[in-house]
Amino acid sequence: MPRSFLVRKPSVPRRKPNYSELQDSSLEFTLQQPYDQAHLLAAIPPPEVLNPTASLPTLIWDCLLAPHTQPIGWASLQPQESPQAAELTSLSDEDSGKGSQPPSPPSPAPSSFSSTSASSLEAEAYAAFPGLGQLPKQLARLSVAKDPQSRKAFNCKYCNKEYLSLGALKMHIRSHTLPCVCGTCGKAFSRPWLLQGHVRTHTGEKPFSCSHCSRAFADRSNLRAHLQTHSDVKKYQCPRCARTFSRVSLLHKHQESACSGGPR
DNA sequence: CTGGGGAAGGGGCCC
DNA sequence: AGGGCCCCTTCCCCA
Repeated sequence: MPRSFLVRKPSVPRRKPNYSELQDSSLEFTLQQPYDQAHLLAAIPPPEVLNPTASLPTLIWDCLLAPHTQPIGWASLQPQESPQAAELTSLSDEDSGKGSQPPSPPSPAPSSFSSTSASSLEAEAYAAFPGLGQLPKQLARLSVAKDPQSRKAFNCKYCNKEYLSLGALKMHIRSHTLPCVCGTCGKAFSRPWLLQGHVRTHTGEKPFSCSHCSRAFADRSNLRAHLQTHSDVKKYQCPRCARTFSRVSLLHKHQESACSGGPR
């Protein structure tokens, strides 16, 4: 089992704790270490995502390629801005930095949530992003969340992270308890589908096929990354030298080690 | 140094 | 409420 994800370089700050260690240890680790700012900055969606004419670092073709175009990251706009809300729900740096949400609109939009009525919010949202499909539900969540009195914080007993819903907390706790164990190698996972994906590494099953070539993948996200290799347009651009890359991780690597600022 | 594949983690949404 | 799935993201290795 040579995969490197089990043996990480000690010099690289770990983004996530080793939960399997955690399970039988005295829980000394903390999740409060500051999030890698370089990554955070690179991950922050620029206003240009909403304005394709501007630039850098920009998702050049999100709008062209993503058939599943999602609405803006409303979840990320939840009431962290309200002082009371911050007290109740402030998440760790890790959480605020690694969301898988699509780019959230640039500030100052978020700052208006604590003082804006849900109805005007909705009007603004529809005006800014016509065609958004899931707004009603999201706004319902916002309107509930914007009232600090109506919210409770659910804390993880293992790491003290706070969640707005019991369901979210339960989901998180699974990452500590790792209830899904691989019958082949004994590796444990937080969710059944993670285990399912892992089992494919044993069986060799690759249900996700590339429509452009003969390659197949065990993981849909990996197929998605692969599909970018068939495109002429590279998605991520370095703000300093304007080079483009197919993956954000390549851009990060480039920025951290190679980019001298000049065009290449 | 870059490009790409493999594996895994987490939050959110839908049913 | 819980399971399943989706999507995004990260990390590591190798060519």
